[in-house]
Amino acid sequence: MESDKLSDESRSKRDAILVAARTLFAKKGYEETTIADIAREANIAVGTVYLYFRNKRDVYIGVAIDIEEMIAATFRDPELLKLPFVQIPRAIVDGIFRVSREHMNLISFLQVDMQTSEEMSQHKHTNEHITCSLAKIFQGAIERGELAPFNTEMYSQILSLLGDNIMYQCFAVEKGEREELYHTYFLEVVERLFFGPSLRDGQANYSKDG
Amino acid sequence: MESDKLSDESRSKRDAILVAARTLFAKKGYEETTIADIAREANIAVGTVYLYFRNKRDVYIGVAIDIEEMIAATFRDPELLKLPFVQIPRAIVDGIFRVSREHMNLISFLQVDMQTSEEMSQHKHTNEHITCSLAKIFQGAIERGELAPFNTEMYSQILSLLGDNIMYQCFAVEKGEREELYHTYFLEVVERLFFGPSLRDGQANYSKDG
Amino acid sequence: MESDKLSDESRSKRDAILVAARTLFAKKGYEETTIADIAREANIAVGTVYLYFRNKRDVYIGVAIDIEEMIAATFRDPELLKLPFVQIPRAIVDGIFRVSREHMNLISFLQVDMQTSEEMSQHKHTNEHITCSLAKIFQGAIERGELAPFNTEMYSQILSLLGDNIMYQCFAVEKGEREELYHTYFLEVVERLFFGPSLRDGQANYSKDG
Amino acid sequence: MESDKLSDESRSKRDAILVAARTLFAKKGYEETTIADIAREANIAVGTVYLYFRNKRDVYIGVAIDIEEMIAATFRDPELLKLPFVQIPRAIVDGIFRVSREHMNLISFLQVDMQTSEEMSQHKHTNEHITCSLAKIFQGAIERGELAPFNTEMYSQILSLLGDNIMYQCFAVEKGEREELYHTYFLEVVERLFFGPSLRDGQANYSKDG
DNA sequence: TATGAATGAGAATTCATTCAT
DNA sequence: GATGAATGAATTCTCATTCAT
Repeated sequence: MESDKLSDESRSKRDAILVAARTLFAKKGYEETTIADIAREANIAVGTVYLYFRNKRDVYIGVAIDIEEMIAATFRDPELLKLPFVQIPRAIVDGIFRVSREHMNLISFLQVDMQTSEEMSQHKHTNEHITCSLAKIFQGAIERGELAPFNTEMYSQILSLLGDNIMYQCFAVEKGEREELYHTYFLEVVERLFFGPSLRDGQANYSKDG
Repeated sequence: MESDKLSDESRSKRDAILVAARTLFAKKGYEETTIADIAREANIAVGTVYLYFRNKRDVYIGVAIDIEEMIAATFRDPELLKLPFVQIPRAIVDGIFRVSREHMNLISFLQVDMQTSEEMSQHKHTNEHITCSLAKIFQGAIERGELAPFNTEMYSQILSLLGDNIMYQCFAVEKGEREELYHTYFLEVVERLFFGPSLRDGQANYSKDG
Repeated sequence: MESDKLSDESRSKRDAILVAARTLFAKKGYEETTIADIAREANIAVGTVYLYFRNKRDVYIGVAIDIEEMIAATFRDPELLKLPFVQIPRAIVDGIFRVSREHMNLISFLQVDMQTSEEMSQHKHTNEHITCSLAKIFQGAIERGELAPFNTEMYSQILSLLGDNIMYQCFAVEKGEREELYHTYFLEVVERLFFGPSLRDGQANYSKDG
Repeated sequence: MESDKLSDESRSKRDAILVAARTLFAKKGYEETTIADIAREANIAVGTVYLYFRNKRDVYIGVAIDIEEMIAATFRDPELLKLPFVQIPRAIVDGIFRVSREHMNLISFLQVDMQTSEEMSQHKHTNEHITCSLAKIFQGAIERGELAPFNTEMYSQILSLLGDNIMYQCFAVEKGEREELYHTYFLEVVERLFFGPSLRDGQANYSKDG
C-alpha cells in the first residue's frame, strides 16, 4: 500500500520531469534548457531531478524515448491488422501525420544525434519496435496473399526512415505549411510501391485527398 | 597577383578552420569541440577563428554546408544526363553511397537541427539544389518518353529525404556494417518505384548485387 | 529562528561580497578587479557571486549605493535638527569631511558615471534623500525665522553637489593633502552664503580653524 | 614645405582620431568603444592609431584634455577682464552653460576618474589653468576695489568644482531638462556669494532669468 | 608612414552536479 | 526522499596591441 503510493508518487514525479523537459526542449532546444528550468517547470527542486535521472543527457533520453514510443504505438494499433492491405498504407500514413502534427515541436527530437552507445542502443530498440510492427503487418498481408513475398524487414526499415524524415521536413523544417502536399505524395509513393503503377507506367489514380 | 595571393591566403585560412572543425566535430561531436581545439588543430590563434566566423555555430554551419554541397555535387554530374533513364537510379544510388562512405563521420551533420532562420534558409538552399538537380533529371526522362509524367519536384524531395536518412542510418548509426544491404534495398525501392513491379505484383528481378 | 539564521547567512554572504568588492575596487579600480578576485577575497566560489548579483556591474552598484547611503546618513542625524541654525553649516561640513576621510578610497565611487537608467534612478534616489534631508533642515530654520525664505530644494541640491565634488577633489584627487584648506574654505563659502558678508562686503570673520 | 605639409597631415590625422574618439566615447562610453571603432570612424587603419597614441587610454586623455581646454577657454576670454565685476558672475555662468550645452555628451568626461598619476597631473594642469584664470579675474576686481580681499585661489577652485558638478548634474544626469533652473540658481548662489544678501538676510533681487 | 591580419591573454558568465540539512 | 545554496571547471568571445608588408 504505502510502497504503492510512494511508487505512484515516484512515477508521477519522474513523469512531471519528463513532461517539463519535453516542453522546454521543444521550446528552447536541449542546450538552451537548463536543469533549473526543468525543475522550475516541474515544480520541484533541482536536486530532485537527480534522484530520478543520472544527468541531463539522461533526462533527454527519457524524453526522446517517450516520443518515439508514441509514434511506435501508431503502428501497433490492432485495428491495423484487421484491415485489408489495400487500406493499410493510407491508414499508416494518416496515423503518422496525425501523431506528428500533434507533437510538431517534438519531431525534431527524432533527429538529434545519438552520442553514446547507450543512447544508440536505446534508439535502436525503439526503431526495431517500429520496424518490427510494420514487418508484421506486411507479413500478414503476404500470408494472406495480398502481397507478393519480399524482404519485409528492410522495406519496413526503409519506410520507417522515410516517414521520419518526411515528418521532420514537413513539420520541423517547414512548420507544417505544406502538410497536405507531403501527405499526398508520401501516400502516393507508398501506394505506388505496393500497388503500382511504376512511374514509368503511368499516373497514379489513387484519389488525391481533397 | 597580390590580391590573388591575399585572397588565396584568406581562403586557405578559412578552409584550414573548416577542415580542422570538420575533423574535430566528426571525432568528438559539436558540443565537445571547443574553439580552442579548432584553433589548435588549424595551427592558428583563437582570435583568428573569429576573423572568419562570427561564432562557433557559424563554424558549424560552414562545415555542414560544405558537406551538403559535396553530396549535392553528385547529382549535378553532367554524365548523369547522358545516361538512359533505366541506368540512372543505380548511378545515383551508387553516387550517394560512394560519397557517404568516404565521409562517413560527417553524415551525422546532415541531421543536426538547424536553429536560426538563417541556417534554415542556407540549408533549404542546398536542399533545393539537390531537389532541383534530381527534378531536372526526371524531367529529361519524361520529355524523352522514358517516364510517364509525374510531380517531379515532390518526388525529388521525397527521394532526397529518403537518401539522407538511409545514409544516416547506414553510416552514422550502423557505422556502415550493413552497407550492402541498404544499398541493395534502397536501389530496389527506387527502381521498383520507377519501373515496377509493385510489391503486390512480384519480386523485383533487378540483379541483386552479390 | 531557522529562517532568521538563513536570512542572516544570506545577508552576510551578500555583505561579504560587497565588502570584498569595496576593498578591491578601492585598491585596484573597477576595471582591474575581476569577479574571481572578489570571490577569492570573500572566500566564496565565483558562481556564488552570481547568486547575489546579476553581474559585475550589479556588484558595483551595490557598493556605490552602500557608500552613498553612508554619506546620506550624516545628514539624517536627528541631533542636527536640534541645533540653532548658526551651528548647522559647521556641523554638516564637519560631518561630510569626517565620513569622507574615513572612506577616502571610496570617494571616487561618487563620481563614476551611471550608465543604465536603473543605476541612474538608484543614484537619483539616494541623491534625493540627501537633498531632501538638507532641505528639511533649511525649512526648519526658515520656519523658526533663522533664515529668510528661499528655494530650499535647489540650494540643497547645489550644496550637495558642491560637497560631493569638494570631497572628490580633496580626497580622491589630492589624497587629503590639503584637507584643512578645503575644510576651511568650504565652510567659509557655506557660511558666507547663509550669513554673509558677501565677498564684496568683507572678510569673513568666522573663526578659521587653526 | 614638405615637412610642413607632413606635419599638417600628421596634425590632421591626430585630430581625426581625437574627433572620432570624442564622438564615440560620448555615444558609447570609454569601455564600449574599441580602437577598431575609432579607426573606422576616423577612416584610418587600426595600426595608425598607435602611431599617434601609445594606447587606448592615451587617446582618452587626449580627448579629455581637449574638452577641458574648451571649457578653460571660456574663462580666458579677454573681454571678461574689461567688464565691471558686477557683470562678471553672469558672464561666467552664461559662458559655462553655453559651452556645456554645446558639448552635452562630453560633460561626462569631466568626471571620469583619473587613474594614473600622469593623467592626474594632466588633469590638474588644466584645472589649474581654469582656477588661475578665475583667480586673475577676482584679483583684478579686488585691485579695482570692486571686491574685498579674499583667498582668490581657493574660491576659484571651489567655484570651478561647483561649476563642473552642476554641469554634470544638469547635462549628464538630467539631460538638460532643468537647465534653466540650474542656470538661475547657480547664478544666484554665485551672486549671493559675491554681492549678498546672505540667505539669512533676504531674497536675492537679481533679475531671475529673462 | 600606413596597414590590418593575426595574436592570445584574459574576463565574464553559465550551469551541471553535489551534499549538508 | 526532497531541497536548493554553493561550487568551480570550462567555454565563448573580445579587443588592445603588434609587426610583416
